[in-house]
Amino acid sequence: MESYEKRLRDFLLRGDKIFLPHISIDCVTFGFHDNQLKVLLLKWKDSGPWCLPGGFVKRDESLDDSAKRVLNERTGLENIYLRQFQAFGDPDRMRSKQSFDLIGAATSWVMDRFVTVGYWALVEFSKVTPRPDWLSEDCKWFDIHRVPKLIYDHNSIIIKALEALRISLNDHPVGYNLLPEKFTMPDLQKLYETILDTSLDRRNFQKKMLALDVLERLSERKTGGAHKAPFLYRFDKKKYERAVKQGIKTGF
Amino acid sequence: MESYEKRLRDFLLRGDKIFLPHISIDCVTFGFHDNQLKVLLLKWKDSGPWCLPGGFVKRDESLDDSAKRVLNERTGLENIYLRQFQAFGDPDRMRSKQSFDLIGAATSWVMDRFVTVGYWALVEFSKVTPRPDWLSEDCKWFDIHRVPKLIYDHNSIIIKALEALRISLNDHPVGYNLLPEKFTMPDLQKLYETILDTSLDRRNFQKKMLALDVLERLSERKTGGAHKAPFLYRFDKKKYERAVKQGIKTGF
DNA sequence: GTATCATTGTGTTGCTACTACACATTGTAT
DNA sequence: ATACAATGTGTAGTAGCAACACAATGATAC
Repeated sequence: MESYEKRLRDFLLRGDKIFLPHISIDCVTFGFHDNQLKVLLLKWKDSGPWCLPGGFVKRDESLDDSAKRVLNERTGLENIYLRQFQAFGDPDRMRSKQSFDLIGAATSWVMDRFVTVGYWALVEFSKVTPRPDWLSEDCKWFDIHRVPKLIYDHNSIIIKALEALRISLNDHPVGYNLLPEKFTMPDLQKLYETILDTSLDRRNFQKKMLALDVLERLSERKTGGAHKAPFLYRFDKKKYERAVKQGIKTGF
Repeated sequence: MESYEKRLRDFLLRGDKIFLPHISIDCVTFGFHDNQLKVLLLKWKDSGPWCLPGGFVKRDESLDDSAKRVLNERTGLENIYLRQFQAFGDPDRMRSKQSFDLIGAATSWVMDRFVTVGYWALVEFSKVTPRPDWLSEDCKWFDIHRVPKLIYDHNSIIIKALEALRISLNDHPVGYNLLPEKFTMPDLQKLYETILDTSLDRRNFQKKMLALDVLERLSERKTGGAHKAPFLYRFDKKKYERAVKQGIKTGF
């Protein structure tokens, strides 16, 4: 097993044989837990601020595939629902550059200007075990309202990703990748309210969701709460995927 | 004035000192003429198929600025309304590579893989004088329904741009950059019908457009037609820009 | 055991926006 | 003058949504 220093040095000096220079991808990964919207963040070794999990594009790999690869490495999940939403290419977006105190780092391909392609993803919080990569010392969830100052323009990338997610609520159902298999209508409503950062009328929300024709009501109810037991629902996968593909016409 | 060959050779061999390698932008420029939606296309010298006007990103230039620069060079227009809509990065999207029969071309930076960022733009047809650049022999408008087979994945980029334009009709008014200053309601309707490729009810369309509160009806009417003279309208620039910025809620 | 109470299930009403039409008006061509 | 084709304006019916009311229920407090 080669040492971290050797591996880093090789990456800085010769990574551009494997990866395309000047192009990166960054993933804004949303999860839902404790009625809060979470974002997965990463912290590089020997560097201060947190950042979005991201990576480079292999020379024979598509943008979508590199985003999937990055997310799979950070979460362990396969078949993640993700969507490209914007490319970020301001020439000074990396003004606050990292400094790798190693020979060759200053002239490395990673220190040059990068255009990054932003993706957002929805994952089921409970199924994720955040894991840092060899370059990072930590990887964990942050409440969307408590994201610290990140490197580069990553804070504004998160803001844009959230806008894109909210817009997509208008033509795509959400929840399949964000909630456990069985959930209650209040659970689903809280998810929407958290993403949209508003409150919604309970009764109208239920009608709208049922009208989407993607939910299946189970005979079970969720017990253990302090009040009337709500029905459990689950997504009808076929109908859900049809709705995601075709798009639906609703509006929040 | 240096010769074309010398200039091309210098571009192929040393262009990557000025431009970022592996990243390009492509512009899908829409115009409206004779009740048809037009797209501006370009033909390189010594090469068969047509392509989208595009270009490379200068090392100190933003993506948006490079798109604006490219469009300004092809159309002569300033302040073009354009929007980034998607990055295209399949590793084999440039499978049908051009061959420049020049020394050094085969190993030039332009022959390597590129990720391109797609922009769509709306311009006023009558104000545009399409002009080829030094690399091209022709630049002209094509009917959207008569676009020939283009290089690379440029046909699918146009399709995606048109989809993005249609979606944007649902939250942004269209016409300011696509119609002459004064126009009739039937003109505006034909524009929408052409973009959406459907027919719309004349009376409902008028009501919807007036409800947007971006139009100003002039006292003049358009004469010369074979029938009843329709009113002329123009956009109220302030209200129009507010509507573009805020977004409107309509649906087609 | 029983009362309490927050929460859930299921309506109803009223408004707005959109769709589908009808009819009168007008400028040119015959 | 008349015909015609296109324009200006209005109306009825409908679907969808927002606002709201009331009964049912399951744990908790006593």
